[in-house]
Formats: sequence, C-alpha cells, structure tokens
Amino acid sequence: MESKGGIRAEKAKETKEKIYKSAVQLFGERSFDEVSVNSIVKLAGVAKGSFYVHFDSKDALIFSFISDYVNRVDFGYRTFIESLPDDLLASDIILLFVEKIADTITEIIGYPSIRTLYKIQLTRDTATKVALDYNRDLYKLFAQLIDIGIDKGEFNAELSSDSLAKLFVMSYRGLAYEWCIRYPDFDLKKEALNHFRILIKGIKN
Amino acid sequence: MESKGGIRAEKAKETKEKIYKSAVQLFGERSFDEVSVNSIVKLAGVAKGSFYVHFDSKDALIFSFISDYVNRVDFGYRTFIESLPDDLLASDIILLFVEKIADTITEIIGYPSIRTLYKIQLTRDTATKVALDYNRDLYKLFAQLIDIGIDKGEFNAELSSDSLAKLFVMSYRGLAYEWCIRYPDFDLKKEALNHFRILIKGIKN
Amino acid sequence: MESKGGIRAEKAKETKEKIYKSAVQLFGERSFDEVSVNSIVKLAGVAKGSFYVHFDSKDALIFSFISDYVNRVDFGYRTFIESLPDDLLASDIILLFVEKIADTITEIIGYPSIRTLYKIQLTRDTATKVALDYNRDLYKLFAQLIDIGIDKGEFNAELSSDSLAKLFVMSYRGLAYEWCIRYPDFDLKKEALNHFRILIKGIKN
Amino acid sequence: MESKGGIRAEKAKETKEKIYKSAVQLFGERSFDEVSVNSIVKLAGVAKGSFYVHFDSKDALIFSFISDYVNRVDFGYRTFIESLPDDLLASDIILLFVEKIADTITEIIGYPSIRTLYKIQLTRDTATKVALDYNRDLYKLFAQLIDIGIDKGEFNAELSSDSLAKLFVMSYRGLAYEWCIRYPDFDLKKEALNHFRILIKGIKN
DNA sequence: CATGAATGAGCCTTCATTCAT
DNA sequence: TATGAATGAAGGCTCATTCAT
Repeated sequence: MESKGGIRAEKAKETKEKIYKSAVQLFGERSFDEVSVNSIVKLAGVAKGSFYVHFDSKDALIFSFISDYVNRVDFGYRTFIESLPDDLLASDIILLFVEKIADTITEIIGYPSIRTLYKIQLTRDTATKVALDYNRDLYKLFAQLIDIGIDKGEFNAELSSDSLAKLFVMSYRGLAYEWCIRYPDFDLKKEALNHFRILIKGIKN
Repeated sequence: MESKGGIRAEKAKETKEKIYKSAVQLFGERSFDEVSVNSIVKLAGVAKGSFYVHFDSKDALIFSFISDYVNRVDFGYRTFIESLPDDLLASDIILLFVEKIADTITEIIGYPSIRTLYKIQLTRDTATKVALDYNRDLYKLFAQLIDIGIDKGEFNAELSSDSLAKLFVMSYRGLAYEWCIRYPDFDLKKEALNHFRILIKGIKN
Repeated sequence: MESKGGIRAEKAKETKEKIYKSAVQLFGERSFDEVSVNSIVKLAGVAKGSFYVHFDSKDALIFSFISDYVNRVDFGYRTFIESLPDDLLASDIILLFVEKIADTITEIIGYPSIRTLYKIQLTRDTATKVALDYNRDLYKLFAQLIDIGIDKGEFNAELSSDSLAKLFVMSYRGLAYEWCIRYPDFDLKKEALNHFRILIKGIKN
Repeated sequence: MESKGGIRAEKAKETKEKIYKSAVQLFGERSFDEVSVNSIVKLAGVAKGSFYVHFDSKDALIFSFISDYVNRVDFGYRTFIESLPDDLLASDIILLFVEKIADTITEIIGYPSIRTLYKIQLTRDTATKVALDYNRDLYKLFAQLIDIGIDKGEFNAELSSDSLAKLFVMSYRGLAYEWCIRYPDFDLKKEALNHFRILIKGIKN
C-alpha cells in the first residue's frame, strides 16, 4: 500500500499538470474547438491515452479550466475590495473596482482567454455555467458595494441590490464582449468608466 | 454570346439563390460551424461543386448572410422610428425603441441566429464586422434620438450623441449576449427596459 | 450534363466495386468487427473519404453485403429445385435439397462467411434481419416442398406447411451453427441428412 | 513464509472472487466484447493491475466463466432427471426435460448470457469449447434417456444413443440460437416441444 | 499481492476543397 | 455552369496490457 504522497502519486500529479498547463497555454491561443486533444498531449509530451487517465473527456478538462479561472479571478477581486479604505463613497469604490476588473481582464487574463470564454458560453451547456452562476463571488461583491451605497443614502432603493448587481455584472459582460469583438480598437477601462458613471448616476438619489 | 439577362444567367442566379436560401434556413437552426457545405447543397438540391461556382468559400457565404441580415433588421428599425408621432419625449421614444428591438431579437431573428451571430463575431475576422460597423444604421438611429433629447434639453451633453449611441448599442449587445447565455431564463424585454431606464436617468439633466 | 453511362459514372462504379470487393474479401477472412474501414480502403487502394462517398457507413456496407449474399444463395436454391424431375417423392426432393444446401454452405459460401453471418445475427439489429426474414425465398421453397408432400399424402398435416418450413429452416440453422462451432470436425452434409431423415420420418403419415 | 490458508492467501482469494463476480454480473448484461476490463475492475472496486494478478488475460477469465456456467447448469439438469419417477415413458421424460431446459435458458440463464455464449462460441478458439465438449453431462443425460427408450423398445436402434444425443443437443442449440436471433418473438418452450415431438416420432418404433 | 498511471495503435466518421468531365 | 467523385488530414475516444512502486 502506498501513501498518498508517494512517488507514484507525485509523478501522476506532475503528468496531470503537464497536460493541464499545455491545455491552458493552447486555450490562450486558440478556441476550445480549435485545440485538439492531440495538440495538448503533443505539447505535454505524453501519450494520448494518458489524457484520458486524468480527464474523463475534453469537455471535463474545459470545465476544470473555466472553474479554476473564475475562482482565481474572483479571489483577486475580493482581495482588492477588502484592501480599500473604509471611508470612500460607495460610488467611488465601484468605479475603482471597475478599473480593477478592466486591468484584470486586459492584463491578467488577456484577450485570447476571454474571447474563448465568451465564445464557449454560447456553445456548451453544462461545462461553462460556472462563470454565469449567480452565486459567483463577483455578484456578491457588487451587491455588497451597492448595499453600502443604499445604506449610506447614496443610492436609491428602487431596485434591490441583488437585481442591480446582476445588472452591473451583465453590463460588464457587455463591455468585455465589445472589447473582444473590437479588439484592439476599444479601450476597455475608459469605456467601462464612462459606462458605470452613467449607471451610477442613474441609481443615485 | 449571351446577354446578361439570358436564360443561362437566369438559371445561374436561381442556383445561387437556392444555395443561399438553404444556407439561411440552416443557419437559423444551427451554428455556422455546425452547418456543413454538404448539408447546404443537399437541402438546395444541387451538387457540391455548384457551391464553389457561386461562392468562393463557406466563409464568403457567411459574410453575405450577415450583411443581408443586418441591413434588413436596421431597415425595420428605421421604419419603426419614422412611424412614431413627433410629440413624444426622446426618453419615451428610446424606451419604445428598446422594446421594438427586444421583439425583433426574440421573435423575428430568434435565439439560434442571434447566438450564432454573437458566437461568430468572436471567431471570424473579416466576415462579420458588418454588425459592428459604426456606420451601421442602428448607431445612427440611436444618435438621432439622443440628439433630439439633447436639443429638447432632456439630456445633458456631457458625452456626444455619437459616444452615447455607441454606449447604448453596446449595452444592448450586452443584454442580448446575456439573453443568449441564460436563455430561456432571461426576459430580454423586461431587463432591457430596466437597464435603459437607468441609463437614461444617468444622462438626464 | 452527363449521361448515366458516362466515363465519370463508370469510374465511380468501379471505385465502389473495388471497395465492395475488398470488403467481401476481408469479411471472408475475419469478422465484421475485426475488419476496419481502414483495412478495406487500404486493400481497395482508395482514400478513406472515398469509402463514405459510396457508403453511408460501415454498417450500410455490411447490410449490402448480407442482402446480396442471401439473395444470391436463395436464387441458386430456387434454380436447383426447379431443375429437379417432377416424379420424385417430396421426401427425396427435400433430402436432395438438404444436400444442395450443405454443398452451398461448405463450398460456395465457406466457413468464414457463414461464421461471420451467424455471429452478426447475434449482434446487429437492423442490418442483418435479411437472412431471418420469413419472406426469404428459402422459407417459401421448403413450404412448397412440404405442400407437395402433404398433397401427395406423404406427410401428415398436423402442422401447417408454413410452420414446418420455419422448423426446417431453423433446424438447418442449428446444423450450420454446429458446423461453425465444431469446424472442421463436423460433416455438415452427413449430419444434415441424418437429421432431416428423422424429421421427415417424424412428419410422415 | 505463510501457509496456504493464511490471511494473505485469504485476501487474495477474496480479490479474485470480487473480480470474478463483477465479471459475471457484467457478462449477464452485455457481450464479452462489450465488457471491458476497466468496467470489471471498476465494479469490483479493485485496481486494474489486480485483474492481471489473478487472470492471465481477459480471455482466461471468459474461459473460467463459461466452464462454471456449464457445470452448474448441467448439475441442475441431472438433479432434475433423477427426481423424476421411474415409470414414465422415455419419450415423456425427454419432453419434460425439454421443458426444463427451456425454463432454465429463459428464466435462469437469461437472454443476454445465452446470446453472449452463442456469440462467443463463434469467435474464440480455446476458451469456449466447454459448452461443446461431448463429455459434457448434458450429452450423457440425453444418451441415458435414449438408451432407456431403446431398452424398453420405444425407440428404434438405427442410430446409436450417442449419435442421437449429439443430434438432440444440436437441435436444442439450434432452437436456442433461433430464440436469440428472434428474441422476443419466439416462444422457446413451445417451439422446442413441437420440434422434439417430431424428432421423437422420427426415432420411434 | 496490489496498485493505477502510462501506453499508443486503433476505432469510425466528418470536413472543406479540388478538378476532370 | 454544373456535376459529384475523390481526397486525406483531423476529430474525440477506447482498449487490453505493462510495469514501476
């Protein structure tokens, strides 16, 4: 019997990571459809069969990929929000957050991955709903900020913070989509700020 | 030698149209990737080679398809706007227009086509920029409505009507994208009205 | 426009036949499952894609194969029966027929094909029911012979000629199956004669 | 050093049995080809490697499976025969036995297993001859019954009881094969009785 | 004895495009 | 113009078996 941290298990984990990282690299360059299992294992330097030892299917890998992505990104957002001073206006926090998201999208995630993600959401069924899940942290963060604004009397309460959070996330999704299809002729940060200034003005008291 | 309107040319035109119409039908049911040249010519009842007599490639056909679509839809929008009485508030006209667009998308164009269009925009390069062209009539219509609002003093003039038109179209694109990825659990018309009420409030004097 | 017998059509027919004949050859050596499309096109000397120009699928080819087989064999049986003199006893005709079938199976069709056919019948659904169809000529031939025997008073009429024909064919199927699984240690002709002598005695008046 | 009945050997035996039983279950549901080693070890809850510790190959396992089956079934047959009263006619005993076999096949063994067995006999070489072995108890049972009939003067002695036993078993195999390929549109018990009544009449004095 | 990761050949099928007729 | 046969690379996935631990 072997302990979980044995040499074999270690090697296996390495192999899985080699496959995963190869996939991530390729997904960053081309769409999911355009990345074949063949190309992944070739880049990883393992046999095709090994792919199916570690992943049930290509779709399963894609699901992992997206889940990881969303979780990592959302974690960065939360950290950012929590690092802000308490005495700012809710509207200012939101605008800073809007900038943060733009930076994350354009500089951390990058164009190819975002484009791939937005495309896959229009195609796949189960595998990709992670980014859309209303329980996703991103929704909660927006809702919190809006609640603060409502509490402080900055925003009116015609719509619930939940509804507005959904609306905000959707708006950002629209901006990101536009960025994807107009890339590189679209300044995401600038346009996002423009857009959210109007939205915020639209919900102010 | 045959004149342009000769029997031969006539037949050729018919063949091209048969192919085109078959393609349109199939594009309405499945994505571009999922529609094969085979399926198109089969439905059209012509030989595969005939496809390549009339279209340089599958991509070329897709380009035609999208251009036609956008032009037809925009024509419907313009007709709608021109049919409205003159004495309405700009903001009310915009909201009526927002409803009109929702109806067009959900009932005339339909889910599969929209999803396909939004997906293709993330993929293809040259073929699909028609829908994104800022000269597209849709932008002009929004700009006109906003100009009216500015002239009447309803809206502030912080941003140009051009910029706002772009922002509005982008917002709608975001809504439509959300509709695609949440279909059928998303009421496009309701959400669009919500959204635009806030946007309009955000640019009002 | 090309006539049906044009050079192109001729070539196409040749290609299809090359594929078909290669398949027949391989089916004679190994089971359907064991014969891959790859091996067929390789033997035929054509591209893999060409296979699918002429056959919808591997299963479709198998269906053709079996249909052709059954029809050809049954035609031979009918010819044989019709060539016999009229004045023989029904029981003797049946025994001659039993010999004829044994010869056909062992010498014309051959062990590999029969084994393949009997195996496929246990596996496939739609593709292989040709050989089992009660309308198959073989059933009719047996029924005719039995009817003659009944008319002449040789056989009793406890069971209908239809039922007995089914029983006889089934018995032969059993013999052929036994031949397959005991090959080469089973003398089909001898055993078949033994068997049918008993069956005939069992239905005699 | 451990004795044969040691804990280690015990565990090993358990593992082997777990694998075997899982295989049996799966063989009852699908054909041998369709049951993969993977599926067996998964159901057994052991590692793939363990399979090859206890069985030389997939084929070796199949051989065990069939041997066991045949032996168990034949034991049931013998028990049945021995439980019958002595004063019955041989022909009646045979018909009762024919019914018993039909029940065993349709209700105890079941369609998938029989189909699998009959298929495998057409495929494998060494592994499956158990069911065909003329020393198999089933042959002996039939021969005994026929001998009784001959002794009592019920049956003629044109063919030896051995030959007739072979013929009877083969006939039943034909019936069972027909049942397999016509399932569920074939009443095995009824057809078997029909068939054997004729055969018995064919060997009666 | 037990493990399970690794292998890689093999499976059937789809596809956009070409070109001789 | 029109035809449709021919191409062959590429697709995702399964499989029985091996072997280092």
